[in-house]
Amino acid sequence: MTEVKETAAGVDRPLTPRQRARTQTIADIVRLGRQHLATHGAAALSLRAVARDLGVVSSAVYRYVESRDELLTLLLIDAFGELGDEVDTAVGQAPEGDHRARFLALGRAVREWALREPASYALLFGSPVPGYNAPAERTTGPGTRVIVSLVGILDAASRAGQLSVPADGSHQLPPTLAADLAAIRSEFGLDLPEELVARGVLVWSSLFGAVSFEVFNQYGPDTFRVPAELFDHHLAVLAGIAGLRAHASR
Amino acid sequence: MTEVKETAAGVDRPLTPRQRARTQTIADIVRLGRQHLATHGAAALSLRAVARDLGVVSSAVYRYVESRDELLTLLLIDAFGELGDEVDTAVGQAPEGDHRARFLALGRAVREWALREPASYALLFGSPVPGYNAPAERTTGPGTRVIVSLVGILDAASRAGQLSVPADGSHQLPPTLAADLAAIRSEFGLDLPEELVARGVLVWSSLFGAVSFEVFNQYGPDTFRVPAELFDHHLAVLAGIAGLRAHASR
DNA sequence: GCTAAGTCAAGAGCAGCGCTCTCTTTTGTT
DNA sequence: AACAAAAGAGAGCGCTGCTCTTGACTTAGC
Repeated sequence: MTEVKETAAGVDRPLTPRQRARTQTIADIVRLGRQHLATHGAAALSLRAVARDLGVVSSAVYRYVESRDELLTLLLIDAFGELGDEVDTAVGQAPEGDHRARFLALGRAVREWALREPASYALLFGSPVPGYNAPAERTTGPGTRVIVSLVGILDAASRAGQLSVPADGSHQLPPTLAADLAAIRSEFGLDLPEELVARGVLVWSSLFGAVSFEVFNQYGPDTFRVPAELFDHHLAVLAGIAGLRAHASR
Repeated sequence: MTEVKETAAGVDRPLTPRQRARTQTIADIVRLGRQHLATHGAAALSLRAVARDLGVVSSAVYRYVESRDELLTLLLIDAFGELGDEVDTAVGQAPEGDHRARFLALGRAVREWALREPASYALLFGSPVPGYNAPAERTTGPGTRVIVSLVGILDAASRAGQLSVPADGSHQLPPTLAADLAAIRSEFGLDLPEELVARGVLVWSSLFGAVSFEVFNQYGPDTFRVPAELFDHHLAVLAGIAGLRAHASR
């Protein structure tokens, strides 16, 4: 392995020890950053504190991380990735044909991750950190995994003929909105009718609304003794909104 | 009016000039705080900056406001009050018997206020400010006005016999949740059946989920060209969820 | 009218922050 | 062994929230 560096101008020589050490240090910084995020919140995230925990003087971390904002970006990507992984795993464990179960698994996975990592959740879905603008080219990819997964579930259900546009629901779509929804349909090659794409977006935002209320403590402290029950009820109703009927024949 | 101070040991002598000046200064501090909140965000709210704008040395503001957290509390109460007022006004302008219109007015009022005052909205419904705990005894009152208004609308509709529990929706409620919902029913003397109280809570959190997604820019920048259309569509679906049928005879 | 109590602004100071610059040490490579 | 690149150390700038002391001023009671 050591000799391979002879591939002189080769495209991918396998990392010098320096590069290895550097990568490891950055990973340590992100790990410590996550700890601080969890214990003190995003606004209190301090490069100096991370440096202390790293056993290094404050200015040294600037060799690895350009700025506090850069660290926030790394944490953002890290968190999006973790959420996406957990959602994918949960959805993958549900039976392939049971689209309603897959939707419920997605929702529960989001909630459980959010409750386990409230600081990371707040970073992703709470108030934007003032003065910080996430670089879209690095964050939109990881940031869209949940909605892509959700739309994928609905589309699969639609193709399987198991999605019914609710009876009450044939609201007339205004033209601009219809065009925007049509653009989404074609961009993702969806089978879903536009009305159900719109409902998918509603379900998406409602899901995160419910999670946010719970994570951010908008319900009183003692109003709901078993919040998971309330959340499951919400999920069941939302599944209906999206057109996923309660355990159909299959 | 000026002589009235003669009511010596009376319960409410009409404010000494000192008290008047003090009240005015506190109001000024809140006003400047709101400006800073709007321009720089909650985390960057700085008493020193407020002091500068007030034309006073930094330590002087501590005579009026106990701490930065105290100022946050004042801003919180101020914002809750403003949101509550706007919602009440909007709901009040809709025809008394048209419960669906009242609901739509409530939702639009929330959205419009949130888009107009994104920083205040973030303070109320975004990530909790780390290290800050809102004093419940001062904030729960103003903080519950929207949900109280929403539940009031649904209850009025229910009493008028215009609320129908949706056909698809008779989900069995687990016992603890049912008990919690029953407690809410009796606390507010509601006519609403428990299933519809639960749906009211869902609609509540969904409403704020939709507003948060828009205010916090979770949709891409160009996904929906007329967000109001999407929001109105969401509101229409949510009205259905809550049991408010589309413009029934009334 | 004068004195005592209460009120308030100012300034210095502490510890923490992000970030930059310069200088020294370490480390991998030749 | 010699050298250049990388990394750490330290000082320093301007900012933050907050505390404490000092001095000026306003109000209230005798």
